[in-house]
Amino acid sequence: MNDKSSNISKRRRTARAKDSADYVAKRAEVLGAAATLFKQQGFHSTRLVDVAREAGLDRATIYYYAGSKEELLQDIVGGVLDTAIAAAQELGADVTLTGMQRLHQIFVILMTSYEENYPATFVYIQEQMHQVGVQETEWAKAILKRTRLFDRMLIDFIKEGIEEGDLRSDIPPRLHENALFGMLNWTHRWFVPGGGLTGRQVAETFWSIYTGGALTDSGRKKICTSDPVLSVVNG
Amino acid sequence: MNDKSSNISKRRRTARAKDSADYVAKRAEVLGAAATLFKQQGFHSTRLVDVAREAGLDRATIYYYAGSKEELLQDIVGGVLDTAIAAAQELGADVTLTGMQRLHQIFVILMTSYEENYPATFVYIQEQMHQVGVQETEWAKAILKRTRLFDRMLIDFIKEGIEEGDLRSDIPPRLHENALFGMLNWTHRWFVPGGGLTGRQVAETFWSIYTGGALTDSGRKKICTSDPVLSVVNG
DNA sequence: ATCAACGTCAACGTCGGCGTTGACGAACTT
DNA sequence: AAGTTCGTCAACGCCGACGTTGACGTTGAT
Repeated sequence: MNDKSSNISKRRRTARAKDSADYVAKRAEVLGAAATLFKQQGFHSTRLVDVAREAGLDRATIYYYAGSKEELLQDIVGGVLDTAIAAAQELGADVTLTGMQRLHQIFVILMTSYEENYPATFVYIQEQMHQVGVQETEWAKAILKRTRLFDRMLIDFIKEGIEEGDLRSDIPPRLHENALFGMLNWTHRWFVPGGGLTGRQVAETFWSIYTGGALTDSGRKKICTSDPVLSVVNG
Repeated sequence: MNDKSSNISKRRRTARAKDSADYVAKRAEVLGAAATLFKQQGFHSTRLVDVAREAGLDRATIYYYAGSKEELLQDIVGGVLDTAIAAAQELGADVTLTGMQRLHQIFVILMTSYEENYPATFVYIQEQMHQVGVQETEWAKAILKRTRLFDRMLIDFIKEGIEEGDLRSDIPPRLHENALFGMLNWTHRWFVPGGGLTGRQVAETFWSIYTGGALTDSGRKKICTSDPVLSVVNG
């Protein structure tokens, strides 16, 4: 007997190093169970014993697949930003596109990615990973940095839309962004894949509201609110 | 000496019964400190020792003003729904109003109340009080019930707007509501009273986007997305 | 001067949840 | 058949946060 072998973290490391299909699959199952509960009850309210029950395992077995509760969270929300940023960068690099086209594309891409990665992305949104003060870890800082980067890219698209004369200039870019993000990110409270609506449908519907408004033609004649809004309220 | 007098919960009860101005004021201060931290870090992540420090007291002193951490939360978010529901009922009772007028009113009322009750209402939004599974307490059930009631009233206003021909009928009422609520409730992530924009300004801006869209006139000519959206995506 | 009430706080009991240990059967190896 | 690896789990230590205790100055009433 080697003196210090049966240590769970070592067992986990070796298992992870072998990278067998079985192990990876079961690990994904555990992550899935955790993601489901994190989304349902929030990260802090979720007990590891619940995750274990959801996955059909003992709580201790969780540690064979993940080193800590934090690690579960990080692995769940780890990649969600990268795809979004990559997509935005690609759109930004395509010089043939207008700001509005870029904005529309990124909007649809985000919503469909929310759907595909369900519920991982919604956990990311719910847990407010971008908030300072959650933790001062390197990982948290990296997330925050990438979030800011994505924010800046979106704002740039919006500014393009304004400069190109398509988007109303009486609304500050930040409010454009918050309106857009609001409709989109609020989906984490109600959207469920397979619930009658696809992510694509939701995205296109919200985009059409954002661009053209929710009024009918006759409604638009009755209710006219296209004046510069902020100055109206100010004056 | 009476055998069981110096009991903190009794002291609290008698103090609360007396209802002195001092006590009420200090209690409000404690609630305010808690609300600030609950909004910043979330309910579960906030330690009572932090609340105490924020209020400039010892942790034990908190219990002279509130019986538990839960009580703090409940008292913070307790009344936020009632005012909203009362406003909606008042609007619903006024037979001279159209659906759109009701919707506009409630939208502005909600946003300004978010501002006035800051940060209490944002704590309510953030902590997802409406979610089942948070707790099975009577209080939680009551909150859930009132949330549903408010939801139904909003949906009714939207249906009126559709039936009166003002709102687009190609978008299901639920999506109208989610778009509206999305823009509005997402403010809990970025809106800070005194940060350059009033709640009223935000509400009117978002309302104008919701009704008229974010496009300029020239943008509207270039980008036409007012067709029935869902069927387009489906077909 | 005395006493009660008030606001406060150091110190304690308690408990729930995290992460680890060490061992047990099953399956696969040699 | 003996050994090894794999997945699993009963049991433990530990810590941090909640809620309570009991007592201390201070203030105001008698």
